[in-house]
Amino acid sequence: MESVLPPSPPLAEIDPRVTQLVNELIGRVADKWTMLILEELTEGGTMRFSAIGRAVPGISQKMLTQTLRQMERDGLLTRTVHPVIPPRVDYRLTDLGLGLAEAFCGVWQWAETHLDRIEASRRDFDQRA
Amino acid sequence: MESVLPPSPPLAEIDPRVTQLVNELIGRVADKWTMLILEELTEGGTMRFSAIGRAVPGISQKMLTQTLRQMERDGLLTRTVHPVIPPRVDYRLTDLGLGLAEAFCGVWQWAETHLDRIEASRRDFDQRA
DNA sequence: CCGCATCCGATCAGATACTG
DNA sequence: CAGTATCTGATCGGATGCGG
Repeated sequence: MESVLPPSPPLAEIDPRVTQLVNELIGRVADKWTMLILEELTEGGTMRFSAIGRAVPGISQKMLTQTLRQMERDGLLTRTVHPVIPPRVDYRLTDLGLGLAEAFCGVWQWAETHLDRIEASRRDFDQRA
Repeated sequence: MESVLPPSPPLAEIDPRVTQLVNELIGRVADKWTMLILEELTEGGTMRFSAIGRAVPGISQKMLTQTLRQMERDGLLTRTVHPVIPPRVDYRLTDLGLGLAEAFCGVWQWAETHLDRIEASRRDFDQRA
């Protein structure tokens, strides 16, 4: 199997700096919290800060804020502050964010599908060791 | 757009522990080095330890060993030790590993495609701040 | 050649306390 | 409600040195 990865010019011809950037990008975008938030917002449409916090299992307020900021910075979502008291801030995925969610769909399904097999493999490995 | 993510039962019905596991799995599998190694082995077929090290830009020997071990533990690749002197160890993706690479293909392409847009978004954001 | 063990600085992430 | 600021333990990751 050859061209499973990208349109795939031979690897040697890919500019290492692009690889670097793509990789860094994926590294952050594939981040634990980013993925969960992405998932919630895909389902939920527009959501408030606290709603996302409640929807994402064990996230701390700090990580929620931080991750949302990064996603906003990357253009994955919009942040709308309503000047009311008490404050209300809405988050909503952009087209870019929705596209990313879609791209991740394959990985998510893969993980879900092969989870058992992987856990089995781990038990096996740990036993032999 | 509703069911971009999985076969998608309403989120409330997903077992949180499965979410947890899938997430953890993705977190590690989407790891910087794991992805690069996955890519190299997809292209290269069977490769020696040192060959992978050379192919992956800035990886340290420690991280290479560590990442390869984790991938082996997860059943993503096989590790074959040839009892010769000097030692020779071959690594090769399993079907599981190849499947993962394929699943990541979409994300990779997405990242490559939208890299410019994201960088622009970041410059924008940083300027306003 | 392949890999393990150790040390150490850097970064991450939770808990807590405080503000408009 | 939606943050910011600070402290602290945990983890990551590179560098170095040694061993089969």
